[in-house]
Amino acid sequence: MVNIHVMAEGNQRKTLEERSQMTDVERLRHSTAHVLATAIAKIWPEAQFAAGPPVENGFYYDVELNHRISPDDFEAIEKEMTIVVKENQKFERIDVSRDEALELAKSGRLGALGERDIESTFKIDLLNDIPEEEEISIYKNGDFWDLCAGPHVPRTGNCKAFKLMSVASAFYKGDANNPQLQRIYGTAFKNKTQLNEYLEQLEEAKKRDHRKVGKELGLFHFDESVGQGLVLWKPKGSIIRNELQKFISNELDKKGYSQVFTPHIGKLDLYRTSGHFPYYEESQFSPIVDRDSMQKLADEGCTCGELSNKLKEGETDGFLLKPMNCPHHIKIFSSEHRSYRDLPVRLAEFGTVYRWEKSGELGGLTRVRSFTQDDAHLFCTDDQVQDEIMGCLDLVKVVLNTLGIEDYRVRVGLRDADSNKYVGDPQNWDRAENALREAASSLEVPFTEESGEAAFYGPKIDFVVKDVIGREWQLGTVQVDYNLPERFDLNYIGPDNKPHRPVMIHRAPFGSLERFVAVLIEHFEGSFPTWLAPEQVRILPISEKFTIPAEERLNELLEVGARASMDNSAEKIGAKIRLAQLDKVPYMLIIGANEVETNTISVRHRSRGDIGSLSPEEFINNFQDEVRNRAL
RNA sequence: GCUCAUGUAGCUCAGGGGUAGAGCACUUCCUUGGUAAGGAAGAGGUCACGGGUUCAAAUCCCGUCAUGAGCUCCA
Repeated sequence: MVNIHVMAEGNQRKTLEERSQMTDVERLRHSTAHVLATAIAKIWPEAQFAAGPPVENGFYYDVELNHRISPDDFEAIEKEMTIVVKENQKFERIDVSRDEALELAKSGRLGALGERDIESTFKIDLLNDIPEEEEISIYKNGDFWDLCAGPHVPRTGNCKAFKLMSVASAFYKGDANNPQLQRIYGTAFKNKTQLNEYLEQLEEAKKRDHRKVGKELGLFHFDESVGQGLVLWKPKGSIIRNELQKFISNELDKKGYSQVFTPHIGKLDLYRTSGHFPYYEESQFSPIVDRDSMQKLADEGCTCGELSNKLKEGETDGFLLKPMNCPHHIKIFSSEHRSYRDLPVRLAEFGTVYRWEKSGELGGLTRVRSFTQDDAHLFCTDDQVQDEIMGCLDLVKVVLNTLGIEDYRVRVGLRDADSNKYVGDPQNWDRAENALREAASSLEVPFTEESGEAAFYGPKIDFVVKDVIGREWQLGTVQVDYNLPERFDLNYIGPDNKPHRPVMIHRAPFGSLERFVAVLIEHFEGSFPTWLAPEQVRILPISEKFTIPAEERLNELLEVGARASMDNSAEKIGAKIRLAQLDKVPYMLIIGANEVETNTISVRHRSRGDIGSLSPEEFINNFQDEVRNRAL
């Protein structure tokens, strides 16, 4: 099961059947892509077009062109598009033979307004990709002819509500070895009203962007001089992170996990054994070579290339910033003689790992170079795999339910039957895949099974959510691993008094705290539930006359562990409320003459507004209940 | 890493070859109030960094770094 979005963005050919299933709006968007191409061909007749499919919220067309299209060009392009729409050209389908199509492409006629003295290079290539048995068709609108299987709307006049969104680069057919094309993204709707609604939605979504909210609320900071993708958690963000850790840690204690601590680095040999080095060298920080070895190499006049080889071949030793926690945990497991009676062993750690992500991939808290996984490794027998997976999913469920996250999808990554790249006994794979499938169905959440999506070492379940701009991010994951126990020669003594190989399960219900916090910020729009809110209560004295009674209330709150503060500024109450609202503080307590006289506090909630007056004891009781229950 | 865009005060942004701008935030003073902005004054910048062109560069050019969108990648 692969969804349409993935199909459209991937570069696999759509089958005719899939094309016939195109929704009305997809058809419209695909047609608008042709209108875009027509406009570009008018302005730059030499443009070479590749593919122009509909995508989730619009369409794009890939074009090769010496002129660098920038957003400044959009106005002119849109103007030409409007003309094409106004001319209300008919989209006309013409079936042609392969030879006819090829001839047209060779005379530059495809993706163009007329014959040219250049070939339609990409169209020729695309033509060659069309299977023998498939019909070949040309679509014409006005003088613009294009190789296209369709379908299209009847006339260009149907494409009246569109907007060009952005320009980016894309490799032809998604292959980095192919030429880089300019990809122009646009969106289109049935009418202007729907288009405007969509654009407004986009604006609304941007307000929730965790990077924006995180800055406004002072949760985290990235500093140029610290480095790309390296998060500085500010005090308020650290509170959220700590609360999440306390929460999960508490759950781990209930579920029979043992929490451990391990260092952030390990010897290269460790990662040679695990296979991370040099197999995943590209995505790791370079090794740290110890001082003496470095000096010795320098004295020998060793070049960087030679050093790299020596490291790979194990002639020179060094340390690696850990890209994963598993090797360390494995060493804890293997540090003792294990009996089957000890299993499962569940080792958990909030483990910080380091990965050398390419600079262009980094962004906000969702993709960073140093992040902390709520990681654990379970060592169990084959018979225990099913139960352990269920236990892991229970934990993920508790986490997501507690935080009210419902908008996620579950992906079961299975092996590709035709491939032999997988390690481990096929029978065990079958069992593990069945166990994962069964576990996933027990979630009562839609899930997709995707073959070929397994890791080479075992099948997995991923929990995937979308961010405000519609990008998908993997959060929690549960993965079965047959590889590392083998590589590290792990064993336990079975009832038969013989050594047996344990199975490992990697799991992280949050994935990484960084990415998870990003998702939470966007989910709550910065208005965190009280138990997570960096500042839970703010006392607002009506005037400075009431500082002393207000301070008493503040101290009572601090006494019971509330994160509370007082706004004692010379502002009027309206201004103080406004500030507290902007800071998204859940509770505002107003103290003035009335409250002092009756020994009450007036409570205002950031979203429920004025709640009325309560006795201080009543408020504290309610507050503590809310925090204890992690109410949403 | 690649393509394009962006980088001006703590934040949001205007400006632009000839003395650096606004709003908010900040500091001080006045005001002491009742559920989303009371008033005044003040302070704050090597215009990301490094080169170049120029009598003169924040402005133009080149490079670097960082940010954003997309592509590729993602154990």
